[in-house]
Amino acid sequence: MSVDPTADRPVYQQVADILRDRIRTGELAPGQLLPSEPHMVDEFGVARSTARQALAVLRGEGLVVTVPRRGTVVRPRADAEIVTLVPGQEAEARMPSPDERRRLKIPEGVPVFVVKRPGQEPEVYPADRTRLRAADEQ
Amino acid sequence: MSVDPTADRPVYQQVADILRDRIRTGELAPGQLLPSEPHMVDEFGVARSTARQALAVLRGEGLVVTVPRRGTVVRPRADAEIVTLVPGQEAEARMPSPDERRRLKIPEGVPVFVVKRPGQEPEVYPADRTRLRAADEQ
DNA sequence: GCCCATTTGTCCGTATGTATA
DNA sequence: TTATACATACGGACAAATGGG
Repeated sequence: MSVDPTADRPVYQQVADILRDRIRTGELAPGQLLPSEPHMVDEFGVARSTARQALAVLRGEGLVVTVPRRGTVVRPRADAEIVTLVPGQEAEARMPSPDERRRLKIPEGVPVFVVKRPGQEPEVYPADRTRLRAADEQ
Repeated sequence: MSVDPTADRPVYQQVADILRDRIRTGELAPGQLLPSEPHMVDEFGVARSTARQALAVLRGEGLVVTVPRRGTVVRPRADAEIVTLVPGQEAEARMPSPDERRRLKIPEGVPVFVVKRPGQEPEVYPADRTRLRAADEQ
């Protein structure tokens, strides 16, 4: 459960692995605060920059959200609204632009759906609050 | 076209903005190498760690891919295979786990589609090579 | 095959700013 | 006011692998 600086795997990845595992097992539940950066410095014996690097990995995976001066919490699951895809319509997924992230309040590590409807502007939906569903047959 | 350390916007974001713009305008085309980190140190007058932070932003957006000892290139667009969603089926999008990234060779900043088919394991598709399409009516 | 310059990866330390409790 | 915690930015150092000559 600790970190080995001589191991092949980078230390920041080892730290990320440990935290990811605590999330996966539920030891760290959604909404719960992860250890603070200074605490991780003590607990794992790494530099603060290394601890931050580990958190950046988890943010990129969409597992956690960091709030300045508060801490880093396990990302809570939002209720997903269902967007219906009518026959023939297509959707893609990608990371949002900085502008989209601001407008739609999308945290790091959360993609968007882009739904293309003929003759209209594509519609963008945050994937943490949206599921796609193909329309039922009549 | 340059960086202002006294501005409100963080320097690494300013650098990311400049590079993002060069990509958007086509000045940096898909497949093309971005300036190396040491080059950015010279060009923008920032520390290497700051240049790296800017590149990390762009990787997180899925705009660029960094290859160790090669450099960072504008992510080339892959041909997208179409996955059909039959009526009633649902799909979500999220960032891949480290394991999925290895298995499916997914670069940073690229999400996956997860298609839920009743009575089967969910199927995972890299979103840079996949589009979803609702099945046509008969 | 060998050397060397280039380039990214990792890890550390320090410092300052700023908002919160 | 003080302590806490994250954000930003700088700097240095070494490792490792690639590619050119």
